[in-house]
Amino acid sequence: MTRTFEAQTRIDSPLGPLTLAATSRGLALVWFDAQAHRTDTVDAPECAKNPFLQQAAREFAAYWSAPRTLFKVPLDAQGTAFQQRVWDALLQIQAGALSTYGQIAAGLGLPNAARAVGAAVGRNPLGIIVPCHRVVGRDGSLTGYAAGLPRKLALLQLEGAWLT
Amino acid sequence: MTRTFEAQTRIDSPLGPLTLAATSRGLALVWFDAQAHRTDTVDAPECAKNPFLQQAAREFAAYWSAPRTLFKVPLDAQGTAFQQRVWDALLQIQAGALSTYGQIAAGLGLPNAARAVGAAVGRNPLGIIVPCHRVVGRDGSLTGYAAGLPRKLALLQLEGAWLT
DNA sequence: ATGAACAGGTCCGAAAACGGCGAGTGCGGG
DNA sequence: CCCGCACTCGCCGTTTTCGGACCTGTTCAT
Repeated sequence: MTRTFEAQTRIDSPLGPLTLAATSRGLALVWFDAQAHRTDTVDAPECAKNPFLQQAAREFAAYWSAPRTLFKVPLDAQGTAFQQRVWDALLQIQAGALSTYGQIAAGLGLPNAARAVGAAVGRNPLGIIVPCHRVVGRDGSLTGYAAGLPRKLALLQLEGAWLT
Repeated sequence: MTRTFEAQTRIDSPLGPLTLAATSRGLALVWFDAQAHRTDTVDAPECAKNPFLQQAAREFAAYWSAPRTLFKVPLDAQGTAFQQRVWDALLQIQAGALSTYGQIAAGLGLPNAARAVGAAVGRNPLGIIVPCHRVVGRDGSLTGYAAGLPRKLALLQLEGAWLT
């Protein structure tokens, strides 16, 4: 499924360069290079002046120095109804806190859908902002991360999450 | 349907012997032995001296060593109006290039007649010269060839067509 | 006239495969 | 006993694959 973006830009981060893209309604993509689950390329004009991209870049800069910073830029993630529900749930997890796939499934009223939640979490288009990195296995294992487990670990350490 | 030919001859080719036949107006038949869609035999005098047959033989010799060679011998293929249109379209496909049944149908203004095109292509009386072997399925599959798929493949390789 | 047969192509639904899971089981060490 | 580990199995939304239905224009045999 191809999607039309209005503008894109790239910013640096302590964990490597990020690609940001926006639609007319908000920030739609935050992606590390060579991240899984996305083979298609973003063909939108490079335009760092897009207001959503500017705001996102500002908030990212703040985040790296103070990870409790809340992102307020409007989001426009595209996905199935189920995925939207999962991503909404992710936004409820505060920095420094953790959740599990099963907990999120239970919160959606689908106690047995842990695995489906895992699939949806993995397709999150808004890395970091939608904090898919704060979801771990029931036993505390990191299990997986589209941009690589080392980045997941680094993000959690940065946020001061309690890890075994 | 029986048709009267003025002369016929047989020539050898890297892909097996060919039967050529001509009418008073031009080359009318180029046929591999045991080819589909033709059970009736050609009852015309063997006469290699017929000018159309001689020219055709000359041009075939050139073709096998340089497949980009264009055939210029006058053609006299007999068929329905629709078949004529299809065969004309085939003549537009250059050596080394490919087309699909659907593309040809669309070019005739009949986007849904791919199957009808297939039927017409299969009845092409002028093998190789009218390049029915350059037509493949939408997905690149060879689908069929009156003289056998191995010959179709061999012809395309000879012409350097891009194949999966 | 009528119908079947095609050297195709598209669409749609069913079925299977695939995960960033989690719970249960059986086993062999401490 | 009480772990930890390895393995199995059920779970569920998504994605992919596959097969059949149907459309199509023409020709050839009834």
